[in-house]
Amino acid sequence: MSTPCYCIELRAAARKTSAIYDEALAPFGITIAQYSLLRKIDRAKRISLTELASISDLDRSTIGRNAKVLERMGLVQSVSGKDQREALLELSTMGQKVLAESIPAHAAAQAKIEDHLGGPDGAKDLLSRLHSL
Amino acid sequence: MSTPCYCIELRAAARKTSAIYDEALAPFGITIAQYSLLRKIDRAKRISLTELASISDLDRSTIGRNAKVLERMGLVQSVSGKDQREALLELSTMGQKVLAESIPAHAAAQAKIEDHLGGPDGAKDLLSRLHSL
DNA sequence: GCCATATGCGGGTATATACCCGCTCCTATG
DNA sequence: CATAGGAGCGGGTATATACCCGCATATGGC
Repeated sequence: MSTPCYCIELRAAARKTSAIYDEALAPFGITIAQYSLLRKIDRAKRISLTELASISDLDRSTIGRNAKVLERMGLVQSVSGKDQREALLELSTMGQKVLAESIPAHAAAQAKIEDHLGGPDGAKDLLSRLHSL
Repeated sequence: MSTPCYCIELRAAARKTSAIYDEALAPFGITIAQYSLLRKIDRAKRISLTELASISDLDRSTIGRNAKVLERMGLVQSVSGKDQREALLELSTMGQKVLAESIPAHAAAQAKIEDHLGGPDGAKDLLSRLHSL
């Protein structure tokens, strides 16, 4: 057997864990990707698409489309800042509520994954390897 | 700082490595996901969508759509087996050629990733952690 | 103050991915 | 041998993601 493809293995792992988190978050009607965005917007209070894309390490147009979904869901609203080009995102009241409610579910998923990895040390090790990529 | 989300980190790592492999494979007009499918079809000689989905750990409908792209590209052809429901995939002559040509590029990407991970040991370690997920 | 350039976004297009529904075809049970 | 249940697929719909192009706005050099 030759060495497996690191990329394919990573993609599979990402899909698998995403399914676990998505299932945990399903009762709140959001996915792990959406949860992550809500969290980042919440932390920033107000953030532009470009900035959010930057801290998320995602393409700006991707963020734009994902944000549009959150807006349609009523979890996020877009306000304009001084720079008329900018669309600043912030959580709606419902967005704050949904985020707060889903945090425990996310924590449970985190614990589950950590458990699979043999505890905090194994998890830390995985993260460190991922970061060296 | 609280613990980062394992899922988000995995997704980011998968995106990042995918970009590296995609770039390496771009001269041959295929993505890493397509390369992986071509490789699996090649190994099996002939394989059904359901079976391919099974070994790929992907949804059958996903495989069906991805295979359709490969067919449109002329890299794969679908033949029907004894069971009339089955659509057996096999590489076309061009598919074999493209796969053969892109193998070195893929190997180069593998080496690059392995390098990031501090050599074969680090890479093996990452794979082992991913597999325990 | 004006224009060249840079910045911020939206939209088009394409792949990757999943879930669900419905159709077709196969197979085992009575 | 007929039919019920199961297996294999396609297609609808939706999110996630990236790249490129074009439009609007800001800004800096003159």
